[in-house]
Amino acid sequence: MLSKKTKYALHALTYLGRHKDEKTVLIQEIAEEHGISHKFLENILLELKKAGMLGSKKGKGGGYYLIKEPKDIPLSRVIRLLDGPIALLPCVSLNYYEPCEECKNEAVCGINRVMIQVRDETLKILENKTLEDILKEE
Amino acid sequence: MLSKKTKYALHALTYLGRHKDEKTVLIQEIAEEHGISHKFLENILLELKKAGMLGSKKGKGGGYYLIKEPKDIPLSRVIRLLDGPIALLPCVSLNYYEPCEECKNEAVCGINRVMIQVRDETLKILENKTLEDILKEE
DNA sequence: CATAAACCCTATATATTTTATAGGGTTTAT
DNA sequence: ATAAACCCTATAAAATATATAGGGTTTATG
Repeated sequence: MLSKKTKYALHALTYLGRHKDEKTVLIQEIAEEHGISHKFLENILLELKKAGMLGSKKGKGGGYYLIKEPKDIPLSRVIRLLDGPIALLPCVSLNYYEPCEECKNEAVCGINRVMIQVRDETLKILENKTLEDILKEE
Repeated sequence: MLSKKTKYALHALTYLGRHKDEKTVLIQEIAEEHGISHKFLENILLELKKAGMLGSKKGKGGGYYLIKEPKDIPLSRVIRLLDGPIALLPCVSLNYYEPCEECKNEAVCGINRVMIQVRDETLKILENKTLEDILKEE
């Protein structure tokens, strides 16, 4: 399951997507809309900004805005950023690889092999679904 | 990512699959093979047994054994049993449904819609990969 | 140029979940 | 009778996720 961080990020991104015509949107506005703690959401928006998905404007009248087209923000990107690996095991993660402690020999591990297949097929799904798909469904 | 419980369960199941010709296999044997705590693994095997995937024989000379054909044990089953929902959000889970707290109206939520699609496609993968696939890759 | 609004940053506290341990109970081959 | 092995429940420890706190910096505006 996705963490609340990722869920909140998706809500924030879709909110910003719906308000693309406005120059900026306040953290507070998004937080109130979804009953999220202002400060918690702030941390999340900062991460999204550092990752290049959002822009922001400081000072009075400032706020956040989408810096990319919704079609260019795949779910895989958001999930990886806030939740970490999409793979089901560390030993098959492309972005967060680690060997599995209990595995004697990864080179001959059937679980490893199958999980690589699962990972590849899962990635196809999550790379193809984008923020635009969410907005279109509303 | 899968929990250690699920990982250990997969290791235990494949171990039992590889030793199908023997009548029973000891917990201790599987635990040592993968460096898993005996007692922790015991809890997992019990869950698998209650779920009808394993059989056991009590008393001296007893142990565990596979009660189903490896091809009839899909990954989805093992994951759901030990890790819970496969869906990315509670509001789209088939087996563990709960409404999302921060969602005002599920009926018009684009995130919900897209996550249903993701769930269905993910399920196709995990229902089709079975213990047999893991054993074949070894 | 003072001020208030708003983002920026880091550290810490709380809650929840996962992982592991403990200790005995029950069954059964020998 | 006995020892080996599964069965069951409760609790402890560790890790992670969630939330809070407190101040710093930037900037539109009057």
